Amino acid sequence: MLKYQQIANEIQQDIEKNDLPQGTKLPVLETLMSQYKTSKSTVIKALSLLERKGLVYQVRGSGIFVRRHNRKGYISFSNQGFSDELSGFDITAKVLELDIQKPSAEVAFNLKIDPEDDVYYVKRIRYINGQTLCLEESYYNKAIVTYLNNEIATGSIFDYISNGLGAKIGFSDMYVHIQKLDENEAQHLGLQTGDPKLFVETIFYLNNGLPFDFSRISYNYEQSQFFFQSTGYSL
Amino acid sequence: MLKYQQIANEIQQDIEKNDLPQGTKLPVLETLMSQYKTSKSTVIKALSLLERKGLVYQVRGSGIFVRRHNRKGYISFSNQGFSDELSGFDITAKVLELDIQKPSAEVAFNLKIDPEDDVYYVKRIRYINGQTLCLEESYYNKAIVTYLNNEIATGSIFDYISNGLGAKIGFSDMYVHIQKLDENEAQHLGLQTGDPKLFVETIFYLNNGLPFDFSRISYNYEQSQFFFQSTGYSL
DNA sequence: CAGTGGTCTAGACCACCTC
DNA sequence: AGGTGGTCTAGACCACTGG
Repeated sequence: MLKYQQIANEIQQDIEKNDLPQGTKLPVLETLMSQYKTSKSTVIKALSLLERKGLVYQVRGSGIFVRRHNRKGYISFSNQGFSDELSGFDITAKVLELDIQKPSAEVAFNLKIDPEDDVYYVKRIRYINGQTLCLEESYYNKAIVTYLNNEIATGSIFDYISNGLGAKIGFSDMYVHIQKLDENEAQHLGLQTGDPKLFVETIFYLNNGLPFDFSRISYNYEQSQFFFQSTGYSL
Repeated sequence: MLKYQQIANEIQQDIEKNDLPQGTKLPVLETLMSQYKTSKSTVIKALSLLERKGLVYQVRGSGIFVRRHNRKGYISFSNQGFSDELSGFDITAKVLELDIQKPSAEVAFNLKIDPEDDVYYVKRIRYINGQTLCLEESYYNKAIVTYLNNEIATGSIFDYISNGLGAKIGFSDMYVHIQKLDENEAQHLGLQTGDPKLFVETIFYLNNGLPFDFSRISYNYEQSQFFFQSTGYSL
C-alpha cells in the first residue's frame, strides 16, 4: 500500500467514523504532515485522491472541507462503473446461459479480436435486495478470461478475474441509452413491454489496454437510481 | 495557465492534430521533460490529468498510450456534468418561465437557504441540433446569482455565471432516475405520455462549497445517448 | 498581510514490464 | 538487466482567501 493511499484511507475512515458533517474543515496541511510524518506533496496527493472520490473539496487559501450528500438508496457511480460500487446492497445473480462461442462481427470489433477466436458468453439476471436489477449479456475474450463456470458467474465475475486470474482491470468505456423494453426483456425483469430501461454497453479494458469484456446491460428502471459526483469544472 | 495544464493541452492537441490511433505510444518521460523543459513530476502531473480526462492510459514499466473511442453522436460526460461537454453540438434554449420566487421547503433544503430568501426560477426547453433535448427547471440562489433575464437564460446560464458574474463553479451532486413522462412533459418534449425519460436532479456548488443551483431535468430519451469513461479501478 | 493551499524542481529510490 | 513509469522528499516560491 502506497503512503498517499494509506493516508487517504485513514482520513476517509476518520471522516466516516466521526460522521463529520458537510463543510467540516480538516486540519491544515502542516498538521497533517506532522501527524502522518510525511512531506507536503504526499499529503496533497492523498487529499487530491479524496477530492476525486468526492469526499472532500479543497479551497485555495482557505482550507479543505468534508463533502457529503444526504440521499439514501442510490447506487453510487464513482468513476468505476456501476457494478462495483454496490457495497451496502445485497447483490445476487442467476445465470441463464453460459457457453463458448465464436463472436459476432460487432463483438469481435469491440473486443479487438478475430471472428475465429473464442469468447465466453454469459447471460444473467442480477438482483438487488431481492428485486431484479438488470439483464446482462457479456462476452469475455477467452484468451484472457481462460475459464468460467456457472458457480463463478453466479457471484462477481470481476472479483474472480482480479483475484482468481490475477488480471488487473484498468478502465472502461460506457455507452448509455434510454430505451423501451421489448417483450422478452420485460418478462425477464418482471416488467411490462414498453416500460423504460437504461441500456448500457460497456467495454472493459485491462490496465495494459487490452479489452477483455464487452457487455450489454438493461437496467430495471424501478431500481435505477444512481448517484454521481462531478469534481473539478476546471480540469 | 499553469505549466502542467499547458503541457497537457499541448499533448492533447498533438494527439488530436495528428489523429493518433488508440494504443499509440507517447514519447518516454525523459523526452517529454526535455521537450517541455520541465521536471519529471510536472510531466507526470500533466499526464495524470490527461488520464483522468480519458485521453491516455499509463502502464507502469511500459509506456503511456493514446486512448480513443469510436462512436459518434454521443454526449460525453467527463466528470463535468452533461451540460458543458456539448462541444460539437448545436445547443439552443427556449425560456418558458423566469421569475423570482420564495423557495419550497425542498428547494430551500437543497440550496441550504432560508424559505424567506429569494430564488430565481427558470423553466426552459433545450434543443440539440434542432431536436428537443430536455425540459429543465432550475432554482438559483439569488444571493449568489444576483441577476438573470430572458436573454441570458436563452443562452448558457453557466457561461454567464462564470464570466459575467465572476463566480467559480466547483462541483456537483447528481441524482439520476429512469422514469415515465407525464402528459405535460411529453407535450413539451414532443413525445408520448408514458415514454421513457432520464430524470436528473442536480445540485451545483461554487468552488467554496456553497450551493447556488438546484435543477430538475427531464431528458428526451431519443436524444439521450451518453458516453462515459471510467478510469482507475484502483483508486 | 497572515494563513493556507498548490506548483515546481532535482534527485534518490522503488515497482513493474519486456526481453 | 535495462527501460520506463511512479513515489517520496525538502524546500523555494506562487496564488488565493479572509479578516
